[in-house]
Amino acid sequence: MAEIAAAAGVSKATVFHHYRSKRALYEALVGDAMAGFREQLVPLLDAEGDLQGSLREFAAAHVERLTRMQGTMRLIAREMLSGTPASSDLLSGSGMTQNFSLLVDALRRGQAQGTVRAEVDPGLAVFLLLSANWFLFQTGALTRRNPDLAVTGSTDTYAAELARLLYFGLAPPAGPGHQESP
Amino acid sequence: MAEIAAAAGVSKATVFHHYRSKRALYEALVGDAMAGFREQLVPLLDAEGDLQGSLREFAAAHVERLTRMQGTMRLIAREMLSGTPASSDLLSGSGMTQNFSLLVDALRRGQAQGTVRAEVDPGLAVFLLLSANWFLFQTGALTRRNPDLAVTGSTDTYAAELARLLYFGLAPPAGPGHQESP
DNA sequence: TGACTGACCGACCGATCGGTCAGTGCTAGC
DNA sequence: GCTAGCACTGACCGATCGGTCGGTCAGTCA
Repeated sequence: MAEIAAAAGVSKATVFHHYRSKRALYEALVGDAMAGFREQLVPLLDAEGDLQGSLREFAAAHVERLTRMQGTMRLIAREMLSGTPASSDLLSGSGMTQNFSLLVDALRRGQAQGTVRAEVDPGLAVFLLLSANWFLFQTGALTRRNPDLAVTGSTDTYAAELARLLYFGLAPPAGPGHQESP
Repeated sequence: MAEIAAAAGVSKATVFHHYRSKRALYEALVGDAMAGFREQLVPLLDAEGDLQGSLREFAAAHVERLTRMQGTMRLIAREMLSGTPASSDLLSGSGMTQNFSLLVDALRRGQAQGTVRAEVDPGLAVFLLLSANWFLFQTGALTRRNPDLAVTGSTDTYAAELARLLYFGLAPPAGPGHQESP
């Protein structure tokens, strides 16, 4: 709190004058972050047709945002880790669930249009996409050192490769068990 | 430290007698956890042929482990979030990178055998798999409330659906843009 | 028996940190 | 010009916590 006050150019007591407690300041911050994310999200959901491209664009934008808002994102991560009911309430009440639903709905529309395989669980797919970006953000210091993860070196190549992987999956073109010599 | 000492049935001073500092105790814990994970990992990597099944089994085992070792995993998560060079050194030096490589190698063998699509970046695929499980562990309190994520309700259905999604991807069978009426 | 070791302990310390409080100065409205 | 209200402040508080210190005690070995 002392650091925050200093950064804001006021005294610590003033911060407590405007925010009842550290927690209250914190909650305001998380709420703002979620709202900001939603604003950035909406224009990305209109894309028609090219699912792989949309995935790539979303991943790139998401990772960029996570990186830019490192500090806030760290706070949110800590909150998720705490595991207390209060933290669950804060996060789901702050609009996180709502943002999640926007993405799920977009995938469902894709399924209706035939651009997404019908058997896919849209919730799980969104979950998977978000988890990759979040994990990248959290392990950035490790992935950057790992030669097996050179693909995460640039946000753009990461986003492109991730989109490709999510889109096509791991299965070989002719189905499992099919051997072929190149 | 006081709590740990109490749980161990000794005084706090005794804990400091055995471990130079809180950090030292902490590092010992992380090292043990990584070694334990490796032990659990090895037998899962021998699977031949059925990639989707292997993915499912690994996901189930991993999530189960994360859940069982919640406390330690939370510590590791906090460490990743700290972002200091010391924490990167600790984590990569503790065998995390090594465990990661074991998985990547298994996927590479799959590619050599033709059970994994050749164009896939094996590092990224492993990264994606791990990230989903980790994210599930971290957001468990949120996912359990979300009707869009009912699939995460049981570890087994989660593992099965995740494996299916990773294996087949999001693309509709006949390729993008293909419309069909059911 | 006596020197030595290592596990163990209670009491204490210094620093940090969230939060409080009595008071100060500025400004809007009467 | 007076005052109510507001942003703001420095000084302070109580609790927590990592870590230290002087010392006890049981076992071991020469």
